[in-house]
Amino acid sequence: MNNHGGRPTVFDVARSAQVSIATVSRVLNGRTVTDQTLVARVRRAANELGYRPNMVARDFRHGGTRTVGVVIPDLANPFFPEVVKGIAHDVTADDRRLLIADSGESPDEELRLVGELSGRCDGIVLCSPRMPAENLESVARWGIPLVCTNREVAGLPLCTIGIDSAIGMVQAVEHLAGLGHRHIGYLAGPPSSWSDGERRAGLDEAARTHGVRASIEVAGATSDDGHRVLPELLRRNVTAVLAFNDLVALGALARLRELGLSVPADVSVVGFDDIPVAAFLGPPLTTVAVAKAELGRRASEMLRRLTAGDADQQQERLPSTLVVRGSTGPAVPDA
Amino acid sequence: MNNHGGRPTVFDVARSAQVSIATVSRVLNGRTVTDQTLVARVRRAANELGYRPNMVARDFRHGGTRTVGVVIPDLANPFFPEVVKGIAHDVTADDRRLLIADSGESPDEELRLVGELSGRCDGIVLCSPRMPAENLESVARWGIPLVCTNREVAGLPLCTIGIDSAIGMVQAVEHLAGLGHRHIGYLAGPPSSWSDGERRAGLDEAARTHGVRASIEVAGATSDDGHRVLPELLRRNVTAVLAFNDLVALGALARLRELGLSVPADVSVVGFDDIPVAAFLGPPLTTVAVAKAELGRRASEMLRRLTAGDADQQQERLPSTLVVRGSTGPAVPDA
DNA sequence: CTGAAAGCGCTTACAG
DNA sequence: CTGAAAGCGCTTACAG
Repeated sequence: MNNHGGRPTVFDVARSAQVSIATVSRVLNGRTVTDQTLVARVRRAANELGYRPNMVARDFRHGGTRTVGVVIPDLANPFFPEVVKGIAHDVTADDRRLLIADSGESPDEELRLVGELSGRCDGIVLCSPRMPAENLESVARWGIPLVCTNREVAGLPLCTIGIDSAIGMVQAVEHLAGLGHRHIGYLAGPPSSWSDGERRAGLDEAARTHGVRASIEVAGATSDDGHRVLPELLRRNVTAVLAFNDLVALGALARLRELGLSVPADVSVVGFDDIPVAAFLGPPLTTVAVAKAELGRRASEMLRRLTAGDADQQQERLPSTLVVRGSTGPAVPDA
Repeated sequence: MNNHGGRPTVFDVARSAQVSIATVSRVLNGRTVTDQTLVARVRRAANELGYRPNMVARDFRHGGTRTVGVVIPDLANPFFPEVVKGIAHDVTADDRRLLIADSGESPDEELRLVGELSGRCDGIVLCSPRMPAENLESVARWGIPLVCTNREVAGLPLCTIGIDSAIGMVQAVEHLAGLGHRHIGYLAGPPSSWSDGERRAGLDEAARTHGVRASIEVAGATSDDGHRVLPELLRRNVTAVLAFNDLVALGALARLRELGLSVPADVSVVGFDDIPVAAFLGPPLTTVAVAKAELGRRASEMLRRLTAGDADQQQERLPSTLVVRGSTGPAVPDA
């Protein structure tokens, strides 16, 4: 005896409808059953008993779950829900479902979650993974279809879809240099973030190209981080601040306000990601936009191809583009 | 033949380790196996083969999934990730996992998702459901442990944990009345939202108590809604605006700025929820705070009790409290 | 076209 | 203490 909870099974329906369990299964799955009286009897019995198929048994039988797992560092960062929406759109269009897990920016938890999900999903989208390369490598060896967003590891044959941060970074620096800024500060993200590395590299190069100075202070991924670290940058006399993401930029904006500095009159601020609130801030945030939902959609597509077996690992990149709003303006003559 | 993907099973491990599948299972689940050479052999074989247990089969055998499903209206509203974090905290502490689904504010999709999840989870937390009462009633009859947040249906024996919006609403009106505001506008939420009904009722009563006028315009749940509808309220000459939630308030703030009105000098604005960005806005948003993570935690606790069978349906309420920040100030003499 | 039976991968009483 | 066997609920070849 198992049947925990005493839920009715195909067997109960079959007995009640006076047919075989095979017929029950066929009727309930829309398979070919000619005799309409049988169909009617089965439906009636199922309804009367309040039969609901045991999906776990069904998945087990099918040998697949039609479920995609998604691991993200922080659900509270509005960037990720947008990516998830993109994934969800593609996944549900295909009559599959999504299992979302939040690692809380912890690399260990991230690894644990992937392990957990891998047994219950047919594929996994690992968003902006923070885990070290060697862990990523062993996960890749588990053999479960896996796509990473915002992370590439040199020499690791992994399906990835990332943002080309450099493009947007170059545009941002160009924009600021054009406004007369000669010293730009960067509020860097979490050290384990691949995107942050990309952005630093993009900044270095763009700064060199335009002959501007770039100062870096490590902040993190949250508004608190931006709020906390901004003064360090000010101490270095920057006239413009680039932030790892919009949340960090938001924290920086708040701190500037508290310090009595006005944006963009005294200091210019540029974010990254273009999260939904960015356009509604005062001033509206100039930021480097990335196609978040598109990123998710593409990741899901890659996963589909991977699961279908007709794709080798590949690395894609989506461009990023500067969106100029109100938080950037001419540099003050001497700051 | 099934074994899609040719993954190794207990059977393969058993053969390789020269033991029975029962022993494999026992070793891998930390059950009593005395002979340490057997243990070693099994572990080695499992490692060599790269054996990973089929979790679906395990769940199937156990007759339970140790998974909690969560359905939310919109992952992009920062309110919900906070609630989810509260649920996740309680759920993962108990070695269970979370399956999150987003209904996109669609009542139909919501019903579909609950149906989908109910077959794959041991319990469901239905956050701020928008579906009509009759659907909620039939879902309740499915027999799966179910807890609703932010929704009570008169006469329906449902486990619910809600926010007592009235408390915060009264405090907000009191606060505004104390600042001299005599005409308050309310940017209402989605018509299907129970919380919105509660807030309207709280507003009505508080307005009567303090002898202030209250005007209502239906907005929605997003910043765009607030941005779009705000002018209607202004046309009615309100001096203060209450918003259904912080996102709506954010949209209203942006629109006010565009109209050249300053907050709180010209108009006061109060939000609801106290989402993480609220404190970082310019001006920082005065808002009615609710314990979002606590709401999630309590929902998960109720679900646990429900699953354990030692609880009848019950309705809990969490208080809400006004947090005064910079977006509210004295009423202008004539607005 | 429908029914009887096998089997998905695992765990756990039940024997030995 | 370990192994052989049953069985979780379902679907799908295989017979009839």
